[in-house]
Amino acid sequence: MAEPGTGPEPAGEAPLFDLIELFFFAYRDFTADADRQLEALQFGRAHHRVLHFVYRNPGLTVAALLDILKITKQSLNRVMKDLTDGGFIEVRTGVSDRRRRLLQATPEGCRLALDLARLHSERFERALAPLPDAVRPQAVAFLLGMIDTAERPQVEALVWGAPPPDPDRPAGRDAGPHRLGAREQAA
Amino acid sequence: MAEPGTGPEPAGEAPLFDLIELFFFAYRDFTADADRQLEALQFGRAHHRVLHFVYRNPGLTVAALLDILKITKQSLNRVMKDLTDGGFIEVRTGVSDRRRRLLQATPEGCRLALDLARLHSERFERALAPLPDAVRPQAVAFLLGMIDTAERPQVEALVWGAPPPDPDRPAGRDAGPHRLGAREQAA
DNA sequence: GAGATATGTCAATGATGCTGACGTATTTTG
DNA sequence: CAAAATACGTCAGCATCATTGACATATCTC
Repeated sequence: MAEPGTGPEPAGEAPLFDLIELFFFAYRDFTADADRQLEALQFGRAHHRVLHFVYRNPGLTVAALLDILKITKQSLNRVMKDLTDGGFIEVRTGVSDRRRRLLQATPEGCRLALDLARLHSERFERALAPLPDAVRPQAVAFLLGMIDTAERPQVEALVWGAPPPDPDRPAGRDAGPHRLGAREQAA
Repeated sequence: MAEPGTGPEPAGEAPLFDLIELFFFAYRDFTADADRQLEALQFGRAHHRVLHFVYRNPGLTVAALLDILKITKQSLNRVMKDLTDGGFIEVRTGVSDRRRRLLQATPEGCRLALDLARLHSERFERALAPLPDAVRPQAVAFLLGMIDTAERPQVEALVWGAPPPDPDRPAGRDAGPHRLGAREQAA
């Protein structure tokens, strides 16, 4: 249809093999940066994900975190124990609802999360440096478009809902405005 | 430097949280498409990766495949057995070097690989549809830039080295030009 | 013939996910 | 107030996908 005279197309258009494969390799190298750093602490990728989202959403509840990561509480608790034992994440009891556990990165946890985020950032910066400035917002739009439509509102709230906390401020008080509607003050 | 008067920056620039998190969520949803399809066949993501790269590089040797996937032969053989037993991948003995095993997708394997690739393609097409046409090559450049510099030549050869095979042609003969220097005729 | 190479296999282990079943504390509801 | 729902934690078992280490076999190269 688009290319007359090329003969019958057996089963639709040719797949975008370049994007498929580049996405696979890009993600693998992207994660490898942090993996090397985490190895020294005996942490895995799961620990990193938990720490990252807790760092980015201080006061997050367990249920909200499970919803972000889409894993079970059994899977979460295994790595959460390592993170709390290691002093990277602090758990407090909610005030308005004492059943809730409010999660927060300790100053040490903030430092680690920030270090790892910078590693990832540097890779993005290296990738974007040789390209026109306009590519950065286009990359954001492209990646957002890759996310399930149903998930997009939640992801947008998560990504642009609030500025990151300051690792030097002792991990208490309100470390930022509400995001996800999952935060409250701790005791 | 770039923003005078904003006060001291404690430890470098703020990370690109948006790209970091969008990349995470985008990859997760990207892989979820194929995962659902593979579940019916009792295959996992590892089976998919193996089938995909064998489909894309007919005549690939085991060593070359291990180098692409960066896994051990023990990990590979577990899923390879499932794929050969299921009639998705065919293994032949090399001619010029009979130690080598030349891997090739069967017609059934080609169909499955192509179906899964199209699933992934559709997600890319949905993501790119609302964006300017210029974004597609920029997305390619961006993703390529995310890959380790040392790996880039190999990835480029893998991605743009040869056209994909035709699933209707019986899986024999030379199904395309050499790529990676890893292919040869089978007995 | 010796040694390197390509591959396959056995055994054990680790990381990360899952389901199902309970238990406990706390809040909400009737 | 009692019952039900909610938030969380835990125990037990299982699946997938990766690892390391050791060893066997076939084949090629020198």
